Amino acid sequence: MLTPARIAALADLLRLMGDPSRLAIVLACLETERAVGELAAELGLSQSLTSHHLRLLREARVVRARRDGKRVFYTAADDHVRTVVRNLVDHVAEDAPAGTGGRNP
Amino acid sequence: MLTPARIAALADLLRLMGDPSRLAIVLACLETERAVGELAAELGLSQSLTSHHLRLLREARVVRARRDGKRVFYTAADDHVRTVVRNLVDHVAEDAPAGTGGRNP
DNA sequence: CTTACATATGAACATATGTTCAAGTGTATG
DNA sequence: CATACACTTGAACATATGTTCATATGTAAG
Repeated sequence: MLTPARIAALADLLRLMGDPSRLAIVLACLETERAVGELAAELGLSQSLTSHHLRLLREARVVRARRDGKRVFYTAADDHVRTVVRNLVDHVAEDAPAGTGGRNP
Repeated sequence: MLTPARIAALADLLRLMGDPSRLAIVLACLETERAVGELAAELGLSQSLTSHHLRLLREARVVRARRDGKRVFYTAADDHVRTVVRNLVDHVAEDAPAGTGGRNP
């Protein structure tokens, strides 16, 4: 079994990635390093918003920052994060959307 | 790559499990069937709240309901859900909490 | 030192979300 | 039929969360 604290921690992580913009950011940073402006442009988000999201992801150690000149590059924090996210994507991209909708008798 | 719709769907799922109460419910229903009252008692939630959460989980097809007499039993909807959640738990329960806290230079 | 670029930060705001309370539906049993 | 039990549902509310706008910080170049 999982201690309540662990459950809370896991929930925090899931909620963090439970935002479309943030999840898109994480996915974009999974394999390659990405500059903030690059991310913003590619995902159609304001630079400010992108930075805000990156801060949250950084604080949760989902993502890691590296400065090069004026720009700051972000990537998945470690292989652990990469593995978890890949697993998630693989398994959920397979079948039914499992998103919202559908009701049981 | 992942289409924006897929990303949104995955985000929905993650946000859904990003609540401690809800995540606890899912975990409790992973292996065994659980009645609503049982869940509420075990997790220290009101029956109403438990039911509300179960409705959301049910609508997202994370969980499946079966009625037996007065009681209604819930379980993980399918092996797919079970696999994803187990993977999640295994990988995140391992090392650092990765929850909230920590700041980068 | 000033200008320009890249990112970060804070306040403000609208909306979404979790929770509770009260009342409704369904089911067995006297 | 009435009572009790198990669960569901809807309204109401407080709080959290995503987003924007304006402003600050850091960095390179003229």
